[in-house]
Amino acid sequence: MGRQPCCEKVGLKKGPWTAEEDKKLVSFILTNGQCCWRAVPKLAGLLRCGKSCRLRWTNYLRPDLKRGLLSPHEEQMVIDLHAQLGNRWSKIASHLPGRTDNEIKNHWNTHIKKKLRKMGIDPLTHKPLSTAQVQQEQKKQVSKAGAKSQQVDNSTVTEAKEEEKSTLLDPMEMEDANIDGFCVDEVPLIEPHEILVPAAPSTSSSSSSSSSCTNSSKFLEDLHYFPADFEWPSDYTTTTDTDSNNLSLWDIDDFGSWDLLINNDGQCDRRLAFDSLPSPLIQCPTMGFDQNSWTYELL
DNA sequence: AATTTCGCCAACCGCAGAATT
DNA sequence: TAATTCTGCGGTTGGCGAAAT
Repeated sequence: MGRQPCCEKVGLKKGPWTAEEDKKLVSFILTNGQCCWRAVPKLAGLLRCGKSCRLRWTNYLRPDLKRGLLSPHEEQMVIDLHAQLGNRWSKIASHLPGRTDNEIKNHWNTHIKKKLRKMGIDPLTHKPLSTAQVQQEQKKQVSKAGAKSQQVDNSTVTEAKEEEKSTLLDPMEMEDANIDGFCVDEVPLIEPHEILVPAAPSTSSSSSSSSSCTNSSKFLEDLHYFPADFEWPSDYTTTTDTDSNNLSLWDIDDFGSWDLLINNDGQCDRRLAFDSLPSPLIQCPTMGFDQNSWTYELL
């Protein structure tokens, strides 16, 4: 005898989540806690399978998630951890509070891998690329550059090659290069202490919001900030994963009702409203809330 | 202005191990 | 102990927006 089937496979919705679905899921979990995912969609009134709900919550809706690009420091951590752990994204993510394995995996595949290769480092082994690999990489870069400009003459190609060579570093220099070479042009240079719980209400001017967003994701970026005088009591440690600083918001079983405000057009308002809130929600000293983070307003 | 290509990322898929009956 | 489901994980892909043509 086993368990019940996790969900009905027929008639379930797939694809991007709507604001309304997000609202239902968030409301349900914050009211009832995170328990049996199989039961969640049914109880929350969602036509999704439990797995889909879990993924949506884990990767996107969890209030403790940071949003926006990884900081240079976080990138460096990812690189270091990847060198030790390989593609064990969940383990890597456990060292980066507020980041999900999916997010780190995506960032690795889209940004870090390219940069490592460009620097002559094999992203798989974290060792310098072989001469053949380096040449292949240079060839790629040059052909890419050539494609961009149809009028490239030989001298330009040579220059491009020289430029590529100049980016390839001596292994002894790699450590410094990793720090200086990553994402400085792509991420806001914000130290963790600078992004903790800003006080000013957010306007939707998220300058670093470069990613494509679904409708439902857009409103999350625009949620308000914690109040300036909001403090996290030191006795409110909800971490259950001793290997990380992961937050366990759902350990709190006395949540009041949270509501995402839906306007008449069915769009989600910029506020996440909740009443009878248990005062300390999250406590994590390394946690930061930047403009792309979930933010909250006490009512 | 219209079309094509590229880059990014949210979400899905399938597997493995843990948990439950 | 076996059968079955649940959960977590890593790999992959589809769709969207931006950039290039």
